[in-house]
Amino acid sequence: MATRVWNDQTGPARYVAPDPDFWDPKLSDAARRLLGSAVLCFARNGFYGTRTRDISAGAKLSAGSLYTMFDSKEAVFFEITRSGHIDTLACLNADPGDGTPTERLQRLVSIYVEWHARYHTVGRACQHDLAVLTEEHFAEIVELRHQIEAIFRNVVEEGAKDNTFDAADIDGVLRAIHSLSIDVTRWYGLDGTESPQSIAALYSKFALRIATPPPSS
Amino acid sequence: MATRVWNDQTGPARYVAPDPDFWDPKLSDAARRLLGSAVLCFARNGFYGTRTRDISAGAKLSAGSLYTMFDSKEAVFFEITRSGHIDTLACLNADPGDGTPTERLQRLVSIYVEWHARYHTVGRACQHDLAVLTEEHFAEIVELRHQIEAIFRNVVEEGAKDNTFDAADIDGVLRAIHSLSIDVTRWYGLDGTESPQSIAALYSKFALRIATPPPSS
DNA sequence: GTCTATAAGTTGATAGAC
DNA sequence: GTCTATCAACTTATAGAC
Repeated sequence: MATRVWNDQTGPARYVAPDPDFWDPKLSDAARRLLGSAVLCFARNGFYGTRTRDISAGAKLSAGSLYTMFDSKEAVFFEITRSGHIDTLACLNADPGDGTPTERLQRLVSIYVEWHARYHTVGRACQHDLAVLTEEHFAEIVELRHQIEAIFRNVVEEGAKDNTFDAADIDGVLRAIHSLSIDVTRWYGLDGTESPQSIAALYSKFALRIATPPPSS
Repeated sequence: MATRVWNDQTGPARYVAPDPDFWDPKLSDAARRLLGSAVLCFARNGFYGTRTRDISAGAKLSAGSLYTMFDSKEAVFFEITRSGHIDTLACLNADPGDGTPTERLQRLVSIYVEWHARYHTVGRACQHDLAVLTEEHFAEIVELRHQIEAIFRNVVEEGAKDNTFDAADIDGVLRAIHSLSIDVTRWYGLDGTESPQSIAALYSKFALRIATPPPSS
């Protein structure tokens, strides 16, 4: 029934919440259980399709308990997007940053793609409905995204300087690699046999092909 | 403020409805105005974030008028997704299908990417929230997607047979090209200077690089 | 800290006038 | 064919008991 490239499928089995220690350690156990439930709801049905009662029920709490830990539904959503972007950035920053542009780009894409496969549920929850955030919260996410973008831009520009990479389309190359990576959250599901690592290996190969002009042209 | 690779931005200017004749000609003028309004709403806020009153108001109709033309909000959403997939398929099928696998893949990706840039608002409305469709409607969309997928698979498999393309990762290549193409609906906006045609040219080049193994390996 | 009950407002959809 | 008025159900968030 499901197409291979779209991975069309419904049902709850596709999504999986991260371990509780994925979330801010300053939060209580109950608050982190709530975030685990919320991330499943948001990934499945988006912000507007999720009711606060669904979130509470998934964490085995009553309807009103959510509001003792978070100010609003938007605050729950923001905490998820914030945590997701901060964790992504931390994983990318853990890279030593040495070696040739080719080696560095492969490592960065591998980290980035593995993150989006492993945390595809978080990524999916973060990707859509960012417009519901307050102006201040939105600005905070955009700032984190700038930092993530700069890491990739830095490597691609360096590779373009020494003619390893396509210097004519730096923005296009960056956008394409980025599209490939984050779109993993759309199609990656539990029923696939592929591990996050194998997807990461394949996609870092593809990213290199995109960035590297063929010898003829 | 907006990142280049994410193209983060809010506001209504980003989205644009297709011409009325994009929709099923069997529908009345008012019904097609309604679809034009609905596609803007769904692209911006998703299915659950859109109220039937918003759709009606955008078409300069009263709240109840929607229900004289469509049975439900889901029926409006289905008509949009159906039209979007049918038009995409028709554009791909208009390709003559001759030439080498390289030439054919470039043409197909060009058509597909140009569609997703030109109709990025429709594509965005179609991409998310497909889970809200009834079982029958969902199955109809999945069938259309199978046909779209088969067109690309056909070319990539033929190219793999004559060693033009990477025979080891056909599914991966198809998925990557597909990700690149449909993700255009996420980032493509009116403020960019790039035309649908220039994006299509760049991305068909990238698709070829993904499908073609470098001479060394 | 978690619960139940409820307030205040919103939503999809329908009925009937013009 | 489009409008206004309205229903019944639902939703976020709060109040106050335990």
